[in-house]
Formats: sequence, structure tokens, C-alpha cells
Amino acid sequence: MPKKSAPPAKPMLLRDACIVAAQEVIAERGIENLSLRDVARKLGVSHQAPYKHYPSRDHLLAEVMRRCFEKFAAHLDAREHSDDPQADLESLGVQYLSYAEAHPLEYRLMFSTPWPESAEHPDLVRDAAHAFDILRQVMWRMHGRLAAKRDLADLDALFIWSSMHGAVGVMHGSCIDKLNLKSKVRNQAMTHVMEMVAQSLAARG
Amino acid sequence: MPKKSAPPAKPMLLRDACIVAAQEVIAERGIENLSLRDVARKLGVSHQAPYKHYPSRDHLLAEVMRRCFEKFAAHLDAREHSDDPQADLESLGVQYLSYAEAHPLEYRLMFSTPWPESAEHPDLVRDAAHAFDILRQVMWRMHGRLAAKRDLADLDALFIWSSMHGAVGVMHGSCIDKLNLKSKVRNQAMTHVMEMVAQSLAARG
DNA sequence: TTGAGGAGTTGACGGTGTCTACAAGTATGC
DNA sequence: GCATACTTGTAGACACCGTCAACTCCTCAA
Repeated sequence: MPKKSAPPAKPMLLRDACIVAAQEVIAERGIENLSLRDVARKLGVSHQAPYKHYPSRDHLLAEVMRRCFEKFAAHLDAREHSDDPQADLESLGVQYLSYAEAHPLEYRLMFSTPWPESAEHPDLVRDAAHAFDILRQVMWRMHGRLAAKRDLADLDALFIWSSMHGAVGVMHGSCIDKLNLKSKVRNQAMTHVMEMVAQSLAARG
Repeated sequence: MPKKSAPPAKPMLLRDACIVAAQEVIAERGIENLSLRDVARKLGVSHQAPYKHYPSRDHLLAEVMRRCFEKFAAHLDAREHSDDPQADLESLGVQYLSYAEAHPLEYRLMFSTPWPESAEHPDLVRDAAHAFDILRQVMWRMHGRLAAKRDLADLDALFIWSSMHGAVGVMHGSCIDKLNLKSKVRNQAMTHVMEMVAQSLAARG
């Protein structure tokens, strides 16, 4: 038998440890300051060891990103579900924002960092699409079953995502501090965005 | 007299040439692949020459960013002005999106790249704030003169900016290609976002 | 004439990603 | 029992990067 039958419980310790260490470095000093040598040092291992598990820096980064999407989707799924699509959408929005608030660097990594060559990382693509599908399906439920309304539901999903994503980018970005806005305004901004989105959906009936 | 009176027409060729070259590199290969040595090579000059004009890489980058904001604000000011604030806002939105479309890397540089230490770059801060004020003043006009409505106007401005910025980030980002959306939906997405924003503003009267 | 200072040069240092070669450990096949 | 291959890790080298320091010109005012 040339092949062993699914070697169970392979240790693969370093492979996972690299991810954890990379996440730590990113959380501490941002994506742009992540270096594989840092990761290796943090693990007390030679600077070349990670290359045995990841062909390149980008491959490690892609795996980190993929796990972020996985965690992100799980976070969205863990919302307070509701039979009312309207209420479900609202709790989805709250959950989206709370993730961005709690993990700003992971959020930036997922949505504001150029992806590595995507063809080489199908798992990353799959898990990213799955996260979006959560929103998509809420919108499908909201618009009813008619296939004709599918396009409108997708458009609305993109609009909602845009507003949430934009609000996160604006409020957590570098500019916002420099616009001398009242702190009262800044504190209300997120909820104002959510209210306006809800209003625009309601206005159409 | 210890100070010469405003030395006119200082050549300062290299100083400006560095900016132009840096913009070219960014336009060709993105911000993360910009290196000062690249810039110097492109100008046929030693790798240390740029340091005579910029104390560090970040200072050069800050100046590039500042000029982006300057150009961006000028682009917004060049819109079709209208006395009707509603129409003015719409043409402002169109202009915003057309800039992001035409200069995606500059846009990313301004709004999705961590800023260098801001205290050292007051000019950057000033020019960035000026760009936002264009939107802000349209909203002030729309809400009338009452000081009490200033906060609401600012909140609306943040909402509008969020939606536009988010739409740009979503539609020009890495994810959108991977969600198997109909191309019809993708083409309509931007205008749909603008319609929804207009609707949410109108719904409140 | 001189000398001070700006512009640009060369060289070095430590950091980085990546390539290649090498040394153990471990499983497999005969 | 032993040779073979594969895995996991090490060490060294290379090219590139940002930055520091010292050096050479060249200009222009005193």
C-alpha cells in the first residue's frame, strides 16, 4: 500500500502555532508589520521553519484571513435570531458592528487589505463568500420567495453591507479624528447610520 | 537680515520629482510596493538623494497623500453646482464616485491606509478636513441655518460619506468578484446605493 | 578669497522574504 | 534488519529595503 490511510491526529503543531503567532503579531502591530521572522522568533524556532508549512508569506497570510472570515461568520451566526426578518436584519447589523469594534485589525485584514493571488487560495474565497451569504439570505427571506425579487434582494444586501462597511471604515479610520466633530455626534454616528438604512428600506415598503 | 525674503522660484526639482515618481509607482504597483529606492532609481539618482528633501519615507508618503486630498477636493469642487441642495448633493455623490473609479489607488491611499504620525503632518490634516467640509457645507445648506440642526447635518454627512465610501470599498474590493453575483446586479449596485441614500433622506422630509 | 551650507554621492548596518543545501527523525517496503 | 523516501527543522546566502554617517562637489555671500 503506497498510501497510508488518513494518518489520524497528525501533530502539525507548528502549522497551527504559526497562525496563532501571526494573529498575535497582527493584533499587536498591524498587518504591515507582520514578518515571518517575527513569527518564527515568537515560537522559538528557526526563521525557516514556517516555510516548511507555508510556501510563502502570502500563503500564511491567506490562511490567517480565511480563519478570520470563519470566525466572523460564526460571530454573525451567533446573533439573536428572530422570525421577523426586519428584526433579524437589525441584530445582524449590531453583530457586524460589534465584531468590527472588537477586532479592528482582523476587520481591516479581511476587508481593506489586498488579497493574495486568489486562484491559489480557494478556501479563502469559499469562506469569504459564506460570510456574505448570511446577509444575503436574510434579505431573500425579507423579499419573499419570488425569483424576480432576488436581484433586488441582492442589491439591498450590497447597499446594507456598503453602509455598514463604510461606517466602520469612516469611524475607525484615520480621518475621523481630524474633522473636529462634536463627540456627541461621533457617538451617535453608528446608530444614525443604522436608522437611516432602516428608514430607506421601510420607505419603499 | 538673517532671513532672505521668500527665495523665489527655487528650483527644488528633485523634491517635486520624488512626488511624481512615487505617484507613478503607487499607480503601477500599489502603496505596499512603494520603496524610496524605487523612486530614486526611477529618477536616476542615488538611493539617498530623496532623504535630502524628506526626513523619512513616511514624510514623503504624507506629502503624496496630502496632494491626493488636494486633487480630490478640487475634483469635488469641479462638480456641476446647483442652487438646489438636493441636486447639489447628488452631483457631489456622482463626483465622489467618479474620482474613486478613476483613481482607485489614490483613493485607497487616502482612506484605507494607516496615516503616518499625524502630529508631524498638519498640512495633511488640514487638506483632508477641507475635503470633508465640502460635503458638510452642502448638508448645512440643506438643513437650513438653525444651529440646532448642525448636529443632524453632520450626522447625515457621516451617513452619506459612509455609504459612498462603503460602496467604493465593497465594489472595488477583493471580495466582490468572489460572490457570484449577476453582472446586472453589480452594474446597478452603485446607483442603487445612491437611490437608497436619497430615499432615506427624503423619507424624513 | 574664503568658507559655510545645500545637494548629491558612497558605504555601511540591521531588518526582511526567499532560495538552496544540509542534518536529523520517522515511516515504509523488501 | 536495513535501505529508502519523506518530514521537520537548521544554517547560510542573496537581494532588497529604510536609515545613518561621512564624503564630495558647487554656489554664493561676506
